[in-house]
Amino acid sequence: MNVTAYNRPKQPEQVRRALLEAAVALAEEQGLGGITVQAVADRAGVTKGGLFHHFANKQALIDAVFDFMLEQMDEALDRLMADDVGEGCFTRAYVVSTFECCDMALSGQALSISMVTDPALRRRWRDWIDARLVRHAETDADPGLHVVRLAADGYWFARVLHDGDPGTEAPEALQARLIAMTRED
Amino acid sequence: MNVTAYNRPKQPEQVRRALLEAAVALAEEQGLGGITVQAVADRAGVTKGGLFHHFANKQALIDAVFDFMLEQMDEALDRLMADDVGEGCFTRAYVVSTFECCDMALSGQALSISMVTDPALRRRWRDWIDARLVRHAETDADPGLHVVRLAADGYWFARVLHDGDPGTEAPEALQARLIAMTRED
DNA sequence: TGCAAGATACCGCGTGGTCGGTTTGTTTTC
DNA sequence: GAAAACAAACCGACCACGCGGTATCTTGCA
Repeated sequence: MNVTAYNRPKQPEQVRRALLEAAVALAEEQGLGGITVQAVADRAGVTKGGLFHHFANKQALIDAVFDFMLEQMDEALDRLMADDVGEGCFTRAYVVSTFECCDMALSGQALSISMVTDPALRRRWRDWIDARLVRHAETDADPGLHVVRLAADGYWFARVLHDGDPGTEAPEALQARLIAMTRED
Repeated sequence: MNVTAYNRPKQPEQVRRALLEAAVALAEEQGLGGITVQAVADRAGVTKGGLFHHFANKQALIDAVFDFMLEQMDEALDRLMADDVGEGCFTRAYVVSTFECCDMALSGQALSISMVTDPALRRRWRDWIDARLVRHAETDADPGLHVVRLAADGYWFARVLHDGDPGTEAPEALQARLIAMTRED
């Protein structure tokens, strides 16, 4: 007989995690629209019924995925700021993590872009980024730094548009330029 | 008897236009996912059958909307470049038109962002912007100008995220700063 | 009179979601 | 310390609905 999640030792944590990762993978491949309840369940090796046991509805699933992402971002930023202090340290971490996120086809990306479709997710993202900004107000409030962060966003956006193809210009040079702008006030 | 589009003077051009504008409006309010054939038809005061008479299928509708948008952008850019020449003129026009587009809740916006979901649209946008860039290669190839354009993109993106709310910082100051960066190489 | 514009009715399908049943774990009871 | 009782995990079949799309008919216009 087939061993399914039905008659297998119950592992709610793992299944829940599998569902989240399946959703992220699908979002990367096909955008937010690719997240269909059936597809997520299939990919996680669970049935729809099983999925709805863990998440009340589809929106709850997406919210959870979003939380998952924000946590990862927080971790990345904190890690990068560990060995950097003083004026502009957050902006530098922001730039580096943005470029990193582009180079390796890391999580989120297609997801965090399609989120703009959903006003609720848009609001949550806004709150998150605003919170981080006030947290580093003392070191990163300078308008010049603001421009640098905006440029990083723009670069990330361009990369998403170009399906990850860096195009003619070298990313390293641009990144170095932005980092340099961080130190000259 | 009720006057419907059934027994009303035929005005194919106007109806077609109404359908396009309805699609744009829906996209702004609910994202690309909000563009459903039924909703667009309803909003334009036409039935689904009428819509499908003008556009072979939904994709054709969306493509037409996209064309509509690109035309408007081209017009805006050319208009702004009419009284500006020399190094960085295109970048300045780009910055100004980006900020304009944010202030008035002009067309596109939510649409042009949700387009990232669709690989085909993404490709078309990429081709359009690349074409404009090579066209102004002589005046706007400088890496510093590239950073400025990226920052403009980032600002536009931030505004979309914040639902048009400019937040704490003054847009005018930022715009002036970016324009200034255009002239100091 | 013929053709374009538009209406009306309908179809197949995929979707999110529900529901009752089955299996596995854990706790209570004697 | 087993067995009974309960709760949690999960399945699988099903439903209602909205979607994109088609086919056919009616009306206005040249």
